[in-house]
Amino acid sequence: MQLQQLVYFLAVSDTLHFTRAAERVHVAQPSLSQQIKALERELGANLFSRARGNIALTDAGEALLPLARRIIADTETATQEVQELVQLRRGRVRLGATPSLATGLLPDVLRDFHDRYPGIRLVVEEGGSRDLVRELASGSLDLALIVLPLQSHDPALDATPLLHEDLVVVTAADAPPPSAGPTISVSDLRDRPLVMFRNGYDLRELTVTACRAAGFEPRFAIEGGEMDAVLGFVEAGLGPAVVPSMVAGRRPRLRTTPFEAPGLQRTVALAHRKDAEPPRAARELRRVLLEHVPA
Amino acid sequence: MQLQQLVYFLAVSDTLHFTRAAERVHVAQPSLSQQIKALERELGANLFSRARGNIALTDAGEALLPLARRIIADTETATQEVQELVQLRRGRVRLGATPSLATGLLPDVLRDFHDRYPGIRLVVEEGGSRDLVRELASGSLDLALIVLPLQSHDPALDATPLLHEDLVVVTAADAPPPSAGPTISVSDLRDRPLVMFRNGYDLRELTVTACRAAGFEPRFAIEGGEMDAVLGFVEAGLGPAVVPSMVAGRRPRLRTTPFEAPGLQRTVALAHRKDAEPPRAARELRRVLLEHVPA
DNA sequence: TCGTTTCGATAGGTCGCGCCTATCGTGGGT
DNA sequence: ACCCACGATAGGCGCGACCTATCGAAACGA
Repeated sequence: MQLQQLVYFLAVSDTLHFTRAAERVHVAQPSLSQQIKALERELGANLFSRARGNIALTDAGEALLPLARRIIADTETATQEVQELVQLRRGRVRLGATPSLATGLLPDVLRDFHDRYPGIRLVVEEGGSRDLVRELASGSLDLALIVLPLQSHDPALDATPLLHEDLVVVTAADAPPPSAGPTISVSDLRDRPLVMFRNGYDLRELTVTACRAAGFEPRFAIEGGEMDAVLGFVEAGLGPAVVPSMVAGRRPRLRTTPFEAPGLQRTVALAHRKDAEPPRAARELRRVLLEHVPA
Repeated sequence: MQLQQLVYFLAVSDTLHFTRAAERVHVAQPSLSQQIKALERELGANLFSRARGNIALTDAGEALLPLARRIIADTETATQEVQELVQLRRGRVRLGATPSLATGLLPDVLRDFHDRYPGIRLVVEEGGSRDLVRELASGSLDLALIVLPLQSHDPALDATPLLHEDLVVVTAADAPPPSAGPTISVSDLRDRPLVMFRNGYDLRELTVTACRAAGFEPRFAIEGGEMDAVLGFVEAGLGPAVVPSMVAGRRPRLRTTPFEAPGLQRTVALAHRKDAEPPRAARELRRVLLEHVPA
């Protein structure tokens, strides 16, 4: 049985006329007759009674008709469904991001993407870079915004650097400045209990690593919070915290003090598996994201 | 899109392994790869992500999968449905018969047919030959047992003679014999009021025609009855009747007197339209009927 | 009654395509 | 660093789907 044969069968069923059916399906009449006959031979039953000028469905034809209609309709639905995915009218992207990026960079990008492709469902997952990398590898995320360098460098991942961010020290605006000058050094944080993120935040590891490089073990005034909570603790005067400058700038009740040169930076990258082509919608989101970066 | 391609697609979806999928569908691996690729090209989207040793469905593949399953299932259902019809597991035969044949010949035949094909619905329609012929022509009957010759000889009908029946005169067993000898002639019925069937019975027309051929118009003691009623009236002594010998033989309270040579006969035939092949079940009933005739 | 027309079936030939075998290329495992 | 597993590619072959031309039968009108 072939889809063509079913199409021909439906054409004859509709017109009850071989010659006109052949025209409808843009084929010569003998070809259509042959294919109908081939179908009948395969099924072992005549589908039409060929009384001269009075073509009619046999009982076997009646039995086949509704199924043939459904089959052909399904093939059309199938191509259409796939086309909608291809044309980004439907679909889903699962995007992972670190919390600071989810609140800083993503809103504008996702707004733009959603305006362009309103049919695409966006699923955002917040987490530390290590968690995100694991989920990328397992296939439960399509894309992730992570912080370089990766501790667990997975060769199956492709990471494109997006932007360098300066880290700054934030303190309560109504407290005395954390240092004498306009900048601060890492060693100035010695003996100053920090407000620290929960485990899993890249910022935590980056900060701790920097302190150890400066020769001391940082102390924590309070730890375990998410980004919002940490900033709130700092505003309340519980201590300073090290955060990306982008986040700090949006809080009027925080005082921002940059590190002295060369300062502390982190590199944000967009990562995806390189062993499998991501879904079309994910590639498009990647493009839109990269497009937003220079701005 | 081709059904084969969908079958191959399902095989790969199930096994997630091109080589094993190829084995399952009994085709060489390159052929399967080619067909999958052709399908992908036609749809404009990859269906599988070919990560080494980790074949997986893409989003397009996920979208296609349920429809492909349904399409293939439908094709199997379709062949099966038609096979059931072909094998006479389901179906219907609409059979017309004159009343005498419906009570005389049909019970045994239909019993036999129904035992062989319990799934076939039998619809019996009783009526005069002319009515039956009209219904055959209009397509509301598949087969009909009629009496030859046909008044309205329809060239679109094919009538196969089944059997010749002798007509006899029946009288009440406890009444004096209708004639002096062992036989009777048509003219002996002159002035003997007959028990006569209702209009529409071929027997009525046959009897009246025979009387007129013998030079007289028959008189009726009572008329309008069906076969059973007519025989009952005769048993009650209301008068003689002309009936097929087959019917007369089963009533002990009736005396049967054959006509003198050449007697009266009627020819029963099985008719069907010859411009369209009858349904399979009807052809089979025809076969069974013809098989019963010699007995 | 006999053309004439209509329409499905048949005949014969051509070309595309689906299948094959053989081989390549590459990533993963030992 | 080798080999092995496995999907992709190359090249060739044969079937079958399509074409045009024609047949044959039925239905119509003159």
